Amino acid sequence: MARSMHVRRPATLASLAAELGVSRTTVSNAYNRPDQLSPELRRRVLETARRLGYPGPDPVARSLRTRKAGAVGLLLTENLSYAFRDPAAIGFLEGLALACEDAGTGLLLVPANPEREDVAAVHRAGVDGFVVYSVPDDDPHLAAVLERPVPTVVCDQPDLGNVDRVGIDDQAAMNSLARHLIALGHRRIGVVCMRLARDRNDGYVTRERQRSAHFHVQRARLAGLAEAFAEVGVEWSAVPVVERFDHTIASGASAAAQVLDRDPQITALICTSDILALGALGEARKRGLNVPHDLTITGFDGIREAEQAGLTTVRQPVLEKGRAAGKLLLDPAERTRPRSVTLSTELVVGATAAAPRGAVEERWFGP
Amino acid sequence: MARSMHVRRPATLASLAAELGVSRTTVSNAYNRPDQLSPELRRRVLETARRLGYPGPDPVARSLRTRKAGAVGLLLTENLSYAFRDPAAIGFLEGLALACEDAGTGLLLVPANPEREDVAAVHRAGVDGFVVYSVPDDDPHLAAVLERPVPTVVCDQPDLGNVDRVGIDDQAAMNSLARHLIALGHRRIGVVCMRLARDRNDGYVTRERQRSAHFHVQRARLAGLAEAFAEVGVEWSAVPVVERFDHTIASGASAAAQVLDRDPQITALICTSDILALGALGEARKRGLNVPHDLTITGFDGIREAEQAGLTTVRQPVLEKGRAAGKLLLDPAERTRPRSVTLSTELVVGATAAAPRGAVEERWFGP
DNA sequence: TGAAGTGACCGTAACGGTTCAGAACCAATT
DNA sequence: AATTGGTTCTGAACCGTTACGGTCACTTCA
Repeated sequence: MARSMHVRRPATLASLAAELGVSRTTVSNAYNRPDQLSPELRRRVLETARRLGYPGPDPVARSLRTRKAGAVGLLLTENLSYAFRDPAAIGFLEGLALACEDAGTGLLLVPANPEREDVAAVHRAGVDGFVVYSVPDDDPHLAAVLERPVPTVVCDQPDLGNVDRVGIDDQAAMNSLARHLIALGHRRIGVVCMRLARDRNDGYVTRERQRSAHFHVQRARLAGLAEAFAEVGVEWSAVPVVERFDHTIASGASAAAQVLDRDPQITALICTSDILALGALGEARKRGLNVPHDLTITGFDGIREAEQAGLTTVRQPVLEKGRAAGKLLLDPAERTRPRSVTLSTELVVGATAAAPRGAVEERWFGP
Repeated sequence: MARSMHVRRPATLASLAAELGVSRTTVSNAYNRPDQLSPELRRRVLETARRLGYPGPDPVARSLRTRKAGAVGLLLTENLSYAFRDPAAIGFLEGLALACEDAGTGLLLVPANPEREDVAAVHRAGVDGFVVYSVPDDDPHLAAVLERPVPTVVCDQPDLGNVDRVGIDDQAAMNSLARHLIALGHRRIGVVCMRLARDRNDGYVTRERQRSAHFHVQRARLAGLAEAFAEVGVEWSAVPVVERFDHTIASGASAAAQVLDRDPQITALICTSDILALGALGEARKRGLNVPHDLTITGFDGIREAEQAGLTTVRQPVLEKGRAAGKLLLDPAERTRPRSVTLSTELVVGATAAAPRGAVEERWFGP
């Protein structure tokens, strides 16, 4: 009766030890180092634990003492749920999860909603390290992560100099795609890209905004395009580049519409992601344009949906990126100077790119 | 020089307080309750922190003291990466992530590889609660979670009596799908289901194994089928039920092949998931069967790929399931008796189910 | 002028463990 | 008899923080 009046304090290692008349050390050993005590005593400890409802050593207290959390944090800076909607992000997550699993480590998704600039979640995260995936380089969450005294791996970020990095050569990859289109004869192009900064700017992009883009990946891809087309005399500032904040198929479609409305004479529409390209593909179809003969459309990423659509694109190893990031972070090896892993990409020649009609005629009537 | 000889102990709240000549409490307040000290002192504290390289209060120590981890654990018991491959699981994750985000809480993916029965990860997880999603009811990880003294929400599990639950009525949902097929005239059916227990059993399933299946969802769906078909006089033990351990399109195809090879006279193949059904669809196509006229095929889940394929299936609100689980877990409201949320499902009549040829003839020649 | 407030800061006691250097004991060896 | 070695268990320090209940100086008000 009276027993039930006060809240029964939950059992702890100490109370268990007291009950048994042994030291805390011994109880701890019963759980963590069975070889340090006699089997008989261990049995008694575990049995008493069960009787008292002791759930085993508290993970947080243990983490404090051992300085190991057994988890890595992942910073995405999108609404967390975004990660589960974008195929490339999912692939990355899968790779990262694989690496974590191999190491028996948990993966903590850190809520980093870009709207409320609440960095507290980064400070609260009990993790042994961070992986940062594709956030703007001026993101306060990224800054908060870098201040934490734990190892960090950034992915799809510019080289920060003092942390490990995983990525691809976006500029070179996009450059090679551009050269492919140039070889096909394209000179009048339009571009659809993902968001370039934290502010929403659904529309045309100035040269300056391209240069100062805070998303490294987008900046590099645009640079790769500009570089290639400049070489063949295309004046980049005349190339229409349209940006979309939301990374969805619908965004791709509307962006394509915007470009085609103003510049119907373009022969190729280069998108900086497959998702956007799939949207553009839909828009072209809606307009009765024959892809690739009326309009070439290309993407970037190499997601499965793109493959099914026969998209000409650049395939990047998203799963490997995640896995590499995890391995780098969890690798107990010498953590000397910051390491950098650059994975290779592959130009996927699909069915959505072909010589523009003009180029075909040129060849036809040529010498 | 000499300074660099020994490892500089990282700054702590205490060392910072000592340096400043104030109490630890004050430093703590500088971070957590700015209103508790003068702006001037707070400024000094933060500045000194920067100078000493103090990264702010240690999250683990804080968690220990406040008894809040700021994260919820998710137990999946598949290879972690599985979650990122199955559309239904992804939808669940997305919903759960949304709920966590709303609450500013992290989401910890607990590595629970079913192969090595290593429950340690569950013990190590510093979380304020657990969500358990679709694990076998005899899974040791589940048992370990239930022993932890934190609130838990199970999803797609049998009612455990003492923890919150989120799910759908799998039996009723499958029952209504079955009735739909029965109304169409189907009596000779085959079934393809997901794994029923932790052991691999790629092949026919005995009645006993169905009854004792450790995956509640599969057991309930099979029961719903059996129930409906028994009502119209179909002897369930004669119905071929084939199980597949791996939940992939390829598995669905091979399972369909296995059924069709032995029982080519069936008019409908009922799959307990869309993924399996998509595989079956492929196999049917490969065999030159006309779906639905030669063979009716149905799924379960209502994933997007199924919709695109025009699959007749049952749609369940996977995202809502995740969100509901998160809300239940994070809801600060009266945590009285265990709560149970059952979400509704919807029969999706697609293009992969039709009356069997026989039934058409019957009607043709009927009275 | 004395009582009651108020703002700013502090001391102590947890929070629940792990770890490491021994202590105590016993058997076997020298 | 003294030494050695091995097991089994203990004591005390430590991990870094926050909660709680103060103290103390300085208004404010009747």
